[in-house]
Amino acid sequence: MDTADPAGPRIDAPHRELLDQVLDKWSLAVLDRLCERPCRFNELRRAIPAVTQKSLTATLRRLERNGVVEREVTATRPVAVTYRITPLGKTLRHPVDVLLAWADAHLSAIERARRAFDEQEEGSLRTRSRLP
Amino acid sequence: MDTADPAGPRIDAPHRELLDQVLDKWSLAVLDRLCERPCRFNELRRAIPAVTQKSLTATLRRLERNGVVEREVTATRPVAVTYRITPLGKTLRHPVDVLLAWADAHLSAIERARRAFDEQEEGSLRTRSRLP
DNA sequence: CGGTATCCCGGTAGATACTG
DNA sequence: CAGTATCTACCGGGATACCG
Repeated sequence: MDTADPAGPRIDAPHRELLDQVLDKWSLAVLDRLCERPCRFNELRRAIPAVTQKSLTATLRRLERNGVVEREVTATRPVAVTYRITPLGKTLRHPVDVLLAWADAHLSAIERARRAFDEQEEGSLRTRSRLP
Repeated sequence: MDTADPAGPRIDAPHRELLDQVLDKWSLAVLDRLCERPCRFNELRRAIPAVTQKSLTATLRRLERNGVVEREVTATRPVAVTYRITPLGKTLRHPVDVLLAWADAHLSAIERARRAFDEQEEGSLRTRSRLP
C-alpha cells in the first residue's frame, strides 16, 4: 500500500485537531497517570509537578470533552473530584506507547543530529550553504 | 511520601520536547508528503495549501535539525532545494501511522463525545455538577 | 479540596515586503 | 525559486488572588 492517492493527504483538519487535543503538552502525562489508576485533582498535580492548576484544569477539561477522561464529583465536604480514564481513553494507550517507544529508541540519534546541525549553523551564519 | 512514585512517569522533558518538535502542527503533513517522494519547497507549499512560507520554512528547519529531513541545495539558476526524508525520518512512519489509524478509528466516537459534552455545558453553566 | 477570575508576558503564526 | 525580514495579532501558559 503505497498510498497512491495524490489528492488528499491523510492529515486533514479534523485529524490534526484531534491530535492537538489529545497529544498536547500535558495530556500524555495525565493519561499516563490515569491509566494506572483514577486520581484526584491534587493527586495529579503532585504527580506532575511542572503543571499549573490552570493548565491541569484546561487539560482535564479538554480530555473530558473528547471522551477520553471521565470526571466524577462526590458531594462530600469538601467536594472530592475523581478523574478516570474511559474505555475510549484506554484505546489511546497503544498508539502512545508506540510513539514513546520510538522516542526512546531514537532520542540519542536525534540529539546527535541536533548537535551536528547546531555546529553547522555556527560555521555558516551568513547564508545556509554547505561547507567545503 | 504521600504519593509513592515508584517508577517515574515515562513522559519526561526530553521525550516531551522531542514529540513537540516532530509532531507539531505541520510536521505530520510535511513528513507524510516527503515519505512519498522528495519535494521542492514550493511543491510542499502547494501540497499543503494552508501553510505559510514562514511556517513551512520553520517546520522544515526543525525537522532538518532533528535529523528526520534532509535539505539538498543544487546550485542551478535559480537554486533548487530538495527536501527528502532521512532513514531516521522513515522510522517515524510507523508510530505516526498507528496514531493516524487510531484517530481514524475513533474520530466519530470522539466527535460524539464532544457534542454530548458541549450540550451538558449549555445546561449547567453555573456550576459543573452532574445531571440526574 | 478543587477549582474560577485576572493580569501579563513570550512565543507562534499570519500578512506583507524584499532578496540572491 | 526559495527563502529572509518585519511587524503585528493572538493565544497558551505562568503567577496570583479569590471562592464554594
